[in-house]
Amino acid sequence: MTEHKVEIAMRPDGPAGAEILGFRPLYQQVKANFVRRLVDGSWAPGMALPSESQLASEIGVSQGTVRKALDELAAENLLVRRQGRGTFVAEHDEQRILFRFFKLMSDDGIARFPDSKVLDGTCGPADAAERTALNLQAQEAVIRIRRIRSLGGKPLVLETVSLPAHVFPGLENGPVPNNLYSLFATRYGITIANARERLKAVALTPDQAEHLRVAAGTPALEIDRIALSLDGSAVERRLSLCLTEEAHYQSDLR
Amino acid sequence: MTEHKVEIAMRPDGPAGAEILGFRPLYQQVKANFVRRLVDGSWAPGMALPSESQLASEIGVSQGTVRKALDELAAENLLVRRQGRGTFVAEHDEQRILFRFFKLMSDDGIARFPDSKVLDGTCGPADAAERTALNLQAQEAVIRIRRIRSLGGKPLVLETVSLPAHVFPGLENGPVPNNLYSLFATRYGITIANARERLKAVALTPDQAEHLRVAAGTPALEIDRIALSLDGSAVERRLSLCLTEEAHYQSDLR
DNA sequence: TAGTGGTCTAGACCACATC
DNA sequence: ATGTGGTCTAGACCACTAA
Repeated sequence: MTEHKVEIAMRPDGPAGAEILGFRPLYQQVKANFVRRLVDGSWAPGMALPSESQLASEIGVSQGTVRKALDELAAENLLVRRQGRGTFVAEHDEQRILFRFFKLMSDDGIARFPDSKVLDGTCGPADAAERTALNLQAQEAVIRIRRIRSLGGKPLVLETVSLPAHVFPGLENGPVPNNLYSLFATRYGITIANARERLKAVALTPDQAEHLRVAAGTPALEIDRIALSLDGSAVERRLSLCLTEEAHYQSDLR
Repeated sequence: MTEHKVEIAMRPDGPAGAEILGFRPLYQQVKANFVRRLVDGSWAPGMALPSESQLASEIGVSQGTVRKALDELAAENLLVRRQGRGTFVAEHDEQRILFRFFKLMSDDGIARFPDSKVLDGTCGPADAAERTALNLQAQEAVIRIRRIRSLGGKPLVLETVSLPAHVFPGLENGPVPNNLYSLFATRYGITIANARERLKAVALTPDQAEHLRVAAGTPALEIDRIALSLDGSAVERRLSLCLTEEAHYQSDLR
């Protein structure tokens, strides 16, 4: 078992390094400690964490401080807390979490997860857009997966996923599951923490239109997603072209 | 000064109404109390709240319980907490809050707020879409405002705002400010708490295209927004057609 | 200097899940 | 019956702001 310690000592009676470093709350240090365990895999998806009081005594802070750290991580969807059962590391294959990264739904309001069929998978040098999105150097290789996602047999999305080859070695060989993010987690230990999407309306090219079985020039919703892992690095770029005749992208502003 | 009281008495030693009602945490009751003050206007936008300890002793709970209620309201953007200064009711005309409901930005990443020019304002019976969106009966009247929003002189959005006439009496007379939501707050005491947007890609009709000075059939991003007030009722429907040649809709998934 | 929110602690009790 | 997270309290001290 790896040793885990909160790096900076607790403030003693008088103000210590506070005036130098500008003061960092204890619970944030504890939280950072927990994030490290998530990143390095010592807390793996689905796992039950030790209880609050165990963590508190291990680290040497009060239960309330541990609680505040855990509550924030739960609010960021990295942990799931269940009263009476314990605190668990979030998984990416639960229904409720699937739709956190899938905002497209049919107009009747019923949220279903689409099938997907891979068109092709290639590996080659990143283009300019991919280099910008993924912070890559010129000549660095990306794995590219194109697929069609359908709802009830009807083509809905033409999707191009670009992944840095050095982050996902060997992914180009072998089958591609419908839910990529749980593959990232189980096979590469990479958790997608959040994502940024940019939406535009575009006209489909003849080639794109053919894959989606509509006329060239049909308007489509273009979703340009950059997904960030736990440590904040961009690990996926996904360009989706969506037909929105009978579906829409739902965004809740709170 | 109006009297404010937490409705249900604190649980006495033994379990009281808990087994009947299924238990509602104290801090949630306190929070509901605070929301009521926001709704009825006794806490108006921009106002400073009493301090935590004042509120705590007024209601008869501990400061920590008040704090949890205030923290949640701050997380929902209804309050703003400033260390050393106090807790304030959120306003809708601060820069940072404007962009909570305006996700369109130019591709260079610079977030600017667009001008707007009113095309026309009418008042008439709600159509089917408006009735559904705003929960109106047949024959109920809505105020309709159409306007063009431009960025740097360039038309960007053709927007149709529909408002229940009985909620905003007299709004059809008089000027329409660029920022409608702060008008709602100051003149009608209505705070927009959150909104739901549905996005589609559509082709512009000749009429729409003319207003935006582009060719008919140009793809546009259609944003169908329903805005909810503090008490959860739908008070605005806004249908926007956005050109996305040099701009995009940004959505952050967390 | 006084007053505010922010952090931290310690302990009690409650609701929920499992054994 | 036991252990978990959830709620509630009370009090101490810290950091920030303004007078």
